[in-house]
Amino acid sequence: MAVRRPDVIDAAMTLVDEAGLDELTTRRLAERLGLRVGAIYWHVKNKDELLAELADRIVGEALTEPLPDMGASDQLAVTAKALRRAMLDHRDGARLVAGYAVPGPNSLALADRLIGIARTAGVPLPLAAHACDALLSYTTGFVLQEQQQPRGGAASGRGQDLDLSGLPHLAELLAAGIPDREAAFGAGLQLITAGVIAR
Amino acid sequence: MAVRRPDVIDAAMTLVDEAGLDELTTRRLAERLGLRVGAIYWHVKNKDELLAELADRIVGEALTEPLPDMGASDQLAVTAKALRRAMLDHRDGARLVAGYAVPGPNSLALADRLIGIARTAGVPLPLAAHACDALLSYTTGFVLQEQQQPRGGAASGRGQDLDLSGLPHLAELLAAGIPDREAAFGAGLQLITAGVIAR
DNA sequence: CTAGAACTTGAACACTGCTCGGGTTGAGCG
DNA sequence: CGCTCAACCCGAGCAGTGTTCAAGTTCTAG
Repeated sequence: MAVRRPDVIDAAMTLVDEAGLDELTTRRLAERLGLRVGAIYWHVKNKDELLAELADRIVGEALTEPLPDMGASDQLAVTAKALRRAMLDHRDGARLVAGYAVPGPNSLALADRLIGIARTAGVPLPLAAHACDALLSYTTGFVLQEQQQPRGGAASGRGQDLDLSGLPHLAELLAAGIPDREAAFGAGLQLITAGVIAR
Repeated sequence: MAVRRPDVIDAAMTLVDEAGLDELTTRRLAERLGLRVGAIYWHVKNKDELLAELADRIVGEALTEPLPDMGASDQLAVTAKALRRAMLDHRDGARLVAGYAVPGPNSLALADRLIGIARTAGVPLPLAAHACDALLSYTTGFVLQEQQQPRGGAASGRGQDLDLSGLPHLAELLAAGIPDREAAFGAGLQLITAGVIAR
């Protein structure tokens, strides 16, 4: 009946999913487990250690999807999309991955997979490494912005009152309708993957 | 002799530069200004508002650099590099921009500039918007990872004890020497900008 | 000179991550 | 059975966080 380490990080994960990263507090976590605060620190050294575990678990979910038998360019796109999916599947997933992914085993495995795909397509190692870097930076950066909810900062208004004077292209873009995130991600992805294989 | 709003955010900026974002606390900020904590909240509504101001100021520094008279692909690369420079010039700059840039005026201006460059090169608006998105996501994602210092999490060791079993490409990459960040950023950038203009 | 705005104080409130000495349980063993 | 040792937990507290607010002071414009 005692609580064990996996239970703690499970509870932390669902707490983040339900209420967001900012609501994950040691006391709330303890309460959900029927414990007091101090007990948490028997199972886990730090809160940072906990968060690193959560981040690596999310990355791990991106590794489950098997690779289709396509060209390298498509394989790269598929794994990047899997990473985006995994992050979107958890509230503040990108913030977790971007902020606390001290290279855990799954992060390393994902990087290795990406480099491997590029290399089997004939891309030399240094460029393959750069491509991997670019894909990961792009993907986490994209989802980070995607999951960002208004934090009640300066522009606390509902975003309606944007001052678009002197910004002709943004104004035109807004008038033409903002493209959906799914397509935007895929488009940017294609730019990178196509560029890699073209060498 | 009285302290005014710009003084507060100036002091906050230098405090972040010197000690990092985590050390920016309302009390430390007040102490540096010769005030008590409560006085801060006369000049600034929130800490979030303060951080948003800092973030937009950093983005603003990327806008000062004038555009050279080159091809569109190079102009895109130059502004992306300027954004990276601006973020690197401040400790935790990327974390600030990525986390608190509720679209401030400078962020909007930067986006407009990027889209404008692409459009004058003949790129249609939707693709230009996607390219802008990709460039910004990539750049902030890249610098975010670049500025990330070890947070003492799970892998508290000096990174020496990485388990590279089953990760052949990473092992080979490590043996071949890690490429410097400058080149890596430029390489990824070229992938994107070249892809945009190629359409 | 005076009214009001600009600015500051001091004291609190509710919350955070974290520590630690001292309990309790439970399984394995002689 | 009695014992030990580890796993596991409590209670209380520490130092620090962002934020509020009534009450004071200083400055400036009319």
